Amino acid sequence: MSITDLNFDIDRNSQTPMWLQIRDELYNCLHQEILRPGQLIPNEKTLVELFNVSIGTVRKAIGTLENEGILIRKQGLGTFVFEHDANSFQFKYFHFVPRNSEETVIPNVELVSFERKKATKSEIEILNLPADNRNVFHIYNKLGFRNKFYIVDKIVISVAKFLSLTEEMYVNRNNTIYNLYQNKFNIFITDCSEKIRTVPANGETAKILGIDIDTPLLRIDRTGYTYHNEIVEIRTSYVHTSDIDYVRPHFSALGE
Amino acid sequence: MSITDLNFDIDRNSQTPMWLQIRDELYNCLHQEILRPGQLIPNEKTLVELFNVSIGTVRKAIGTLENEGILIRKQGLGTFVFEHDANSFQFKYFHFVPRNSEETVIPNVELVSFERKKATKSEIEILNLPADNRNVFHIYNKLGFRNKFYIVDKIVISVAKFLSLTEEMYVNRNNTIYNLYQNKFNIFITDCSEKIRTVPANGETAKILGIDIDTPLLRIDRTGYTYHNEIVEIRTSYVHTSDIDYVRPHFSALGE
DNA sequence: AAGTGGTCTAGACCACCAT
DNA sequence: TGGTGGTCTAGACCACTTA
Repeated sequence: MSITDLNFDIDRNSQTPMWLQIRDELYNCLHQEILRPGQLIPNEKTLVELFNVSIGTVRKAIGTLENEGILIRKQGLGTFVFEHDANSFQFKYFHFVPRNSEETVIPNVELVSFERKKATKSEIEILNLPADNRNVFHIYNKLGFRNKFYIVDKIVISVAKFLSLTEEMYVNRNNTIYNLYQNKFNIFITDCSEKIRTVPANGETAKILGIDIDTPLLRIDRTGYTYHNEIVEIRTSYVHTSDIDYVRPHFSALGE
Repeated sequence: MSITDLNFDIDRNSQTPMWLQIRDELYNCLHQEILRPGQLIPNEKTLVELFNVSIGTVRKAIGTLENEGILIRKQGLGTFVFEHDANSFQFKYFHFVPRNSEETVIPNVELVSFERKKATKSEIEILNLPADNRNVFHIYNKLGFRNKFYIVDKIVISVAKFLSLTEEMYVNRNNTIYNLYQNKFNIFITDCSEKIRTVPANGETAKILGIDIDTPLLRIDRTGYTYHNEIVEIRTSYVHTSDIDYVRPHFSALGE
């Protein structure tokens, strides 16, 4: 199924502007996997014919999706669907830097445990688990750099959505976790939100990080979303901030 | 001095696009106070004449500044310079919500102490203090809601930039701190960045927040910037996260 | 050289807001 | 009703990338 085989019907008299209708049509193509991560989308001239509008309208639609981080335009090459990889992880989803440094660091990630469990009430609710499968994977990782670990990461995802996932598959991925979601399960993380507080380290976390029990840690609760704001991942990070900081950078973002 | 009295010379053969040149000219008008917070800027047709370009080019320049949060377009009314007030504080600069709540809360702010001090080496460097005045204000506030305080906020700003600031003036402001900067000192905070880690509460902070010494707190180091990424404020917040969370929301921001 | 997105034009018409 | 920004057109030409 190619996007160029579809018939789109943009309503010229709608309350919603045509550029937004086109943005939504493209967004749905992404959601329905007619357009896939990394793929080159049709060029602007083709889209003009496909939607039967002028080029400025197409460009506004694409520009919006680019601002959302879903499409990437490359002059001279074409427009591509965003793709999760080591690079995007580091710059969009890894929010730590060594103390007194501005440079991001590529962390080591090491699996601690991989389990399949009955979901809690809260997990059922947040992940909106179906009645016929209320199991979840609990995946614990430790992250760090320079032979030291600072972060314990607990990932909770629904078994229903990641049915064929195995520990072996998880360990043998040769890319980021979000890349695995994207390529093996067609689940594309579009965005996330985070909440932060302090908690004392429990026994297990303390052992993994080589610190005392009750050492104060950052607890970061991250919610991972896919298309249409559907929640697909609950991630809880416990962070020992002896040598690293959580960062929220400022961008003086220019551009369209 | 009105912007319409100026002569702008947009280079049609420059490497930098005309829309970016116009954006930079407008940005400099803001920096030089030719355009002030809250002010209505000339309408698009006037700007077209002023810069001698077509309306699409003007709109792209304004759209960029709108994305940066510096201008606000209101259909039917005009385009205005962004202005710091209670509303913008709550939605752009106050990053806390009560636990298990999504709604933002308007915090109480209460002055703890107001002092004028010799700057430390680090403060001199970060704030880029001039050789002839290396003093800073240290302003401590406590913030909270529902008759309880959760945050101790230390603000460090240069005396050179806020020369006439007094405790009385600070206390009697009837708006946010950034509004005071903007209206009394013509210093406009354009953006900020933050770093977070955990620290144990020291004696003073514990007393102010009514907690035990060494209670784990979030320490948030915020850097406040004005035009051209000049640092004008160092803010350190100590947060007791018993009932509140630091939030980093996700926006599925559409728009231009 | 061919193909892509980026910039820019010179309008037209619409939706919204105040008076 | 008059003025504002929002949408949309149908092009032209430029800058960048790959071959």
